[in-house]
Amino acid sequence: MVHQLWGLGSPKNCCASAIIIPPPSEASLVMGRQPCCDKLGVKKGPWTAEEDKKLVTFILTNGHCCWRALPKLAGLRRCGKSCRLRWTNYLRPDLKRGLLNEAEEQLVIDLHARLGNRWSKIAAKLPGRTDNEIKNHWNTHIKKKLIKMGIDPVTHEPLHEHVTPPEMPTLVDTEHQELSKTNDNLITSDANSSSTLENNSTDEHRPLGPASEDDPLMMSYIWSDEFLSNVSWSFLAQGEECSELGFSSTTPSEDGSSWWLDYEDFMNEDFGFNCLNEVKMETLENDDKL
DNA sequence: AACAGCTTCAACCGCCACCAT
DNA sequence: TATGGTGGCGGTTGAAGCTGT
Repeated sequence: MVHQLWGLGSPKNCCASAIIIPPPSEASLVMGRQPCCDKLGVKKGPWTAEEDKKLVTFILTNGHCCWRALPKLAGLRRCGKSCRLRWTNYLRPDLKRGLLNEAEEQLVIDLHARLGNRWSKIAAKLPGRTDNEIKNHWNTHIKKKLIKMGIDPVTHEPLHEHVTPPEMPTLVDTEHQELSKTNDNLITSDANSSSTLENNSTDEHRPLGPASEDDPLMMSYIWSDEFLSNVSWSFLAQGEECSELGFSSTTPSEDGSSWWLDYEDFMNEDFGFNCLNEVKMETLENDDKL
C-alpha cells in the first residue's frame, strides 16, 4: 500500500502544488490581531524533501526551542506551526509507521471509550504514534469496524441494545480477551498498580466505559501507569541500542514501504545515524525467520 | 481505457490553555 | 487582573491513489 510512503520521495511531496501566500496588504497589517506567524511569503502545501531535510537538520542540531522563530533560523518559508506539525507527525525519528496492529487498535478503542476524542492523550499511550495518525485511523478504520460490530463509535454502547446477540462478543469482552492474550504475563506479575488506578479514577474527564465494572483487577492494571508504559512491550522490544535517540525497534520496512530506505540513507548520510542500519538488520532477520 | 465515486491521510485552520509581563 | 504571545489540540479539508463500472 502506498499510504506509508514517507516525505522523502513521497509522490505527495514532490508535487508542485504548494502555494506561496502573498504578502498581506498594509491595511491588514494594521488592523486586527497579528497572525501567529508573519505570513509574508509563507509557503503552504506539501513539504518537499529539501524542506524536510532543512527542518530535520536544524532541529537535530539546535532543538526546537521556539517554533515561531524556527522557520527563519532554519531557512524555511513556512509557518512555525507547520514546521511543528511536520516534525511531530512525520519527521520525528522515533515514529512508528504502518497501520496500527491489532493490539494497538484495541488499546485505541479502549482509551477512546474512556478519554473520548482526546487524541493527544490517546497517542501519548501509544509510543511512536501521533495524535493525527490515530485520529485518521480512527475515522477511516476503527469507526467503521465498530459500526459493523453494532457498536456506537461515540458512546461505545451497542447501537441497538436489544439487537446484540449473546453469541456476539461485546466490545468489552473482545478487549479483555485481546488484552488478556497480549499481556497475560504482565498482568499476573502486577500487584502494585491499584494505587495508580485511584489517581486515574479521580479524573473527572474520563468517561466511564462499561468495562470498568467487569473486571476490576484487569481494569486496575490497564489503567496503571505501569501497564500503559508497558504497552511499549511489543513495540519496543528490540533495538535498544538506539534508545537514546528515541527510535522504536520496529521499522517501517516491515510493511515493505520504500520510504524507510530513503530515510535511512538520508539519516545515515546526513546525520550519521548508523544505528538505523542495526535496527533494520534486526528487522530483516526477524522477517526472514517468519 | 476512461470515468466516477470512494478512501486515505498529510496538512491546514481556528480555538483554547498556559505563561509571562 | 488584564493582555498578548506561543504552543498544542481537535476538526476539517483536499489532493492523490484506489476501486468499480
